[in-house]
Amino acid sequence: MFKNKSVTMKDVAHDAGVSVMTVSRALQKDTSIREETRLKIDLSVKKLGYVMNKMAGGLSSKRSDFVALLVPSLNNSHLATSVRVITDKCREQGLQVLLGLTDYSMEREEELVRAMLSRRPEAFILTVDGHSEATIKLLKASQIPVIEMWELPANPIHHVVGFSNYAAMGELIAVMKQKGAKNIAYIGESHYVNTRGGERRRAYLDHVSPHIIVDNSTPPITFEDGARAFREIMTRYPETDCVMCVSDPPAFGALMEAQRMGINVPERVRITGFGDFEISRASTPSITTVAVNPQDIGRETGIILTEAIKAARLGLTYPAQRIDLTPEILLRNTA
Amino acid sequence: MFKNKSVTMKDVAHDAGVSVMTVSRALQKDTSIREETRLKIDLSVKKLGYVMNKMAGGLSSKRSDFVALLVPSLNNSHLATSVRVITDKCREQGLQVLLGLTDYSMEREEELVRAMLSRRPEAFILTVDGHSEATIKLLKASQIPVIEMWELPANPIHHVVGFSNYAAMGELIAVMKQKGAKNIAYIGESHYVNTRGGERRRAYLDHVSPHIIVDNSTPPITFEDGARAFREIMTRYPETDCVMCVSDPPAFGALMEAQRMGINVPERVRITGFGDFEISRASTPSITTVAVNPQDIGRETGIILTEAIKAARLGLTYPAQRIDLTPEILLRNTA
DNA sequence: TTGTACGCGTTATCAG
DNA sequence: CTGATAACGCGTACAA
Repeated sequence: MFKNKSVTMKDVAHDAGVSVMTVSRALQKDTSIREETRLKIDLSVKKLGYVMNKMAGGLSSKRSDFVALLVPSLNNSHLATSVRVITDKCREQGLQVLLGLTDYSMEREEELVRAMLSRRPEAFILTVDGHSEATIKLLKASQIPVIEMWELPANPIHHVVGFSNYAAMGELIAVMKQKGAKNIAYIGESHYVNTRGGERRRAYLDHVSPHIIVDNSTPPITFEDGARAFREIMTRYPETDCVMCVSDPPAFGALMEAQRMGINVPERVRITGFGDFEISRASTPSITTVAVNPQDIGRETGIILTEAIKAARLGLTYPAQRIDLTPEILLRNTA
Repeated sequence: MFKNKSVTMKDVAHDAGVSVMTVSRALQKDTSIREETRLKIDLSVKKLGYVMNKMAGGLSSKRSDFVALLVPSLNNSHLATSVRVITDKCREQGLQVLLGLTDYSMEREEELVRAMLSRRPEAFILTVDGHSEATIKLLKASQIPVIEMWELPANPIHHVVGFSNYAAMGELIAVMKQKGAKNIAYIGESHYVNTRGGERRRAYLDHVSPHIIVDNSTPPITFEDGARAFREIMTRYPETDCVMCVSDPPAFGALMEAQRMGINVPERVRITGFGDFEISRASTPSITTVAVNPQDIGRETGIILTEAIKAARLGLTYPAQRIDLTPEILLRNTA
């Protein structure tokens, strides 16, 4: 095959009878170019089908217009929503998102950070689920602003947008106890060290006893995991009168299993979720949960992102933000 | 603030006492470098915290290591899964995904394609939901391989991986009729021109009469949209004995609404979904649907992606593929 | 196995 | 408002 040379600014400049620099200026906003010249250039651009090469532009200007965004999974509608809101904000600002899926693995996260660093993103957005030492070191050394979301870590890298998963779960537990729950079981995930789910589990460990825990599901935990765990709990610990889940999906699975087992919810057993996923609203009965708002997290993250990048481009550092989006308990029909 | 110069290959080369080119080689795989030299370089790299600049590398080598991936939404677990599988495949190959969310808008898609083109991706992956003329023209002119997924368009740009949404829905309708459904209603979305959902709707229009359609939900259609539409249908057309939905989420919403309304499913009314989302398996009763497999679509797309890029890097063109992943009908408990 | 010269396509800078 | 020239940091192509 014949590799046809791509059209460059030089070609456009030649065609329009101006210098490359003039073309470069005409293609950016807020630059002073004579209207006539700009028109000529626009014409040549269309005629030749010219498309800017941002690799070259970025190399020269030292602005990549990239934002690195790392989430553990997309098969979690809340994270998917955060990604959508952030991506949208980036698009408005002419930024391009570099998406990375860590699959709930710190090693994978580190690998991704390393790879993304080579694209010189102007900001990093991480989901809190534990970071390796190397990741933190790498990020700090890079001088690139970092925003962590979905939790409020004790020692954030820079900015954080989230809430205390530990505290929120603690509140929900208190409400269940107040409602008369005596034997409370917990359905969680297998990754509970330094993770958000782990913080909820920790609240259970601290506030409930004795402990009845089923946490052998690989995240993201599914409906089916919840159903299976529920059956196990009710079979082995029939005295259980309240099953608290790490999130809404397993709570829904548990609820469906309860229906299949002929167990009355909430009369015989209460079930709680976490997150206010759509499923918790839509199911019959609707599920008692914690009203986390992914849109808010995305929006706040987007705002910090914008400011941090703006500052960085001026050679400044945007002061570390800590946005607390403490969620409320949402009492519905399963508890 | 003081803008500290970033460390480049030159710095590493200087520190290691070799030329830049040797460093460049040492950092790539499968290049012959004396073990001793490589070690010296690795040491300097770590010592200086050097991170490659892929902008410069890409500019020079004309390989961006980027793949553009456009999906309408992430709040659809099937699309989220496709993204995951494809992203994973890319990571294995050292490719970075540029994610774009079109929000079911052809204009948005065109805007994104234009923006991404400036990053010189080595391949484009699009979800079929209609493309503007300009988008197609842009893509064809770019010479970049394009893979369309989730449908088998009559006139694909290059490669396609998917199935006929029209045919699959047609089959499901035939099965419902055979089971005795007389008055079949349809719950769909508002975007039905050239879209995948539109193809399913078209099957309904062609195979059922009279038509009872509620399709005022903006995609992605939700559980609640399904519930609302179901109530409307059963109220206005009580003779309806089968409600077919554009996808599983509204089918689940309809099912929940039926339970709230005290309508027996499937005895009084049958309900069908489309896609075999997890919710259709987990709900009680489980939902009859069409067994689309997002993993397969992601995997096949990944394979073509790899081959197409490999060919393109050699200046060749990988012959247009058409992978048909026709799904099966999954009879479950709602129909 | 290693080095040299040059070019990739754009923007910064300074001059006009 | 426009242009000339020098980077930007790396890989290609060749030579040694």
